[in-house]
Amino acid sequence: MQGTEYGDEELKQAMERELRERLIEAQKEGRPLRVYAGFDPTSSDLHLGHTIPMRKLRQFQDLGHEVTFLIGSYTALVGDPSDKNKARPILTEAQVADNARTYAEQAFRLLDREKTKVRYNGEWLSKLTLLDLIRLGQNFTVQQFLTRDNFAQRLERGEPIFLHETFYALMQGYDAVNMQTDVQVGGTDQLFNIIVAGRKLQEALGQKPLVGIILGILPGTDGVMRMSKSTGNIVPISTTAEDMYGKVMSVPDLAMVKYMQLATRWTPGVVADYESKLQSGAVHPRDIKMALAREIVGIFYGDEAAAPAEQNFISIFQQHALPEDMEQVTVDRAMTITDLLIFTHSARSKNEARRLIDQGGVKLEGVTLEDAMKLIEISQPIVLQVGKRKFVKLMPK
RNA sequence: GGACAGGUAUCCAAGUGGCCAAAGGACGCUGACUGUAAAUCAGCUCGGCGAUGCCGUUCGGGGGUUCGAUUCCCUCCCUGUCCA
Repeated sequence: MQGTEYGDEELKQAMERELRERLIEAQKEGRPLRVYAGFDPTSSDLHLGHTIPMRKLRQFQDLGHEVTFLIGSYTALVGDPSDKNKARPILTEAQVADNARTYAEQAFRLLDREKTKVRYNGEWLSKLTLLDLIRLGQNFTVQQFLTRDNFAQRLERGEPIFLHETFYALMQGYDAVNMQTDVQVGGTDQLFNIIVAGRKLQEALGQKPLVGIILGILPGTDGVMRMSKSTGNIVPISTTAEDMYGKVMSVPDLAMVKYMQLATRWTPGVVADYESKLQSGAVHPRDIKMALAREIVGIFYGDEAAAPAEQNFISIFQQHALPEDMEQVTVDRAMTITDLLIFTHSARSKNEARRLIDQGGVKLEGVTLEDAMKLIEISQPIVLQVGKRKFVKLMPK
């Protein structure tokens, strides 16, 4: 149960016990456990944070259990109030459908395509009638919702809590019922939805309540805030091995242990070993982080791709060499440096280009440029560098 | 339905007739130091201009008062809180 966080020792023990019982029971009945985790397609890209529960699913999968990757096509329409202290903007059906399309595909970087069931909760949620919804609601009191941390805080601050936000938990609970779930995996933000809504609803409808596996939340590349696209601190799944390696290297030291616990294949023993080396200063934190970056890249791109990604990183950022392959832009006429920055999409406006030049952030073939008005003509391939990490190779016509 | 509060740049937030392209944060960007870490320091952060200044656009929408409006008036739209 590495990486789990229940925030309550009793709950943790109860869940461990129930999981053990459930395993024995399933074995007697000669069936695998039905395990699922839900993902709301609120953006088009999955990121490393999403993969934490996915990796847990994979473990169950490898142990022979039945895993469902549930796409929250319907819950996404409501917006989970869990992970924000504010109500979420509501997505249109078209946006959700669009995002959902790419989700499963990205998920197969981690899950076994052959063994994974992909389902959409719109399958059953769209069929619920108003009466059905009322009946579901009869199993809960308003007080239960109000004690939920996220609602309680907003209530305290006098911030709005929209009625539809309370539906979210009901919907998710109904997912669990509909799939006759044995085990549900999710982040700590899902504690209420899983433990309160899911279990209670299953019990009310005559099912055995599910076992919740509640995982810690992965911080983003800023090291503090939850990884989320809107915060702009994600490590995307659909990227290159080099980029992923670099993104992991930019994670602050403080967040490394979390990453090791949640995002690697390492055993608790290995993690503990790194942690103690980190604390005692026996190993340079940078080297541990490099091992971490190798590991994470290895998960997504294969271990054989991790080494070149690391080499690339070392040569560019530690030895300040130029990247192997950079974007090439053909420049067919002489232009000023400001225009060149616009032309290569290195600056959004001329004012921005001028600022970059004034600040000494623009280099041509390694030489810092000072005169924004200087006319540049390209007669042979030449490297334009803007800031620390933007490189463009300018080609003559 | 009633009372009240509010809508300012990516976000939070000051500004209540000219000194406001709009204080201060946050985020971001550039440079220094480094391990593309953190912390720290310096600078930048609407657009255009051969320019230490000029021009354009901007403070929910529209209209008005004024030499001049983010600031005053009218109107519309939107949001929240409380009471019922």
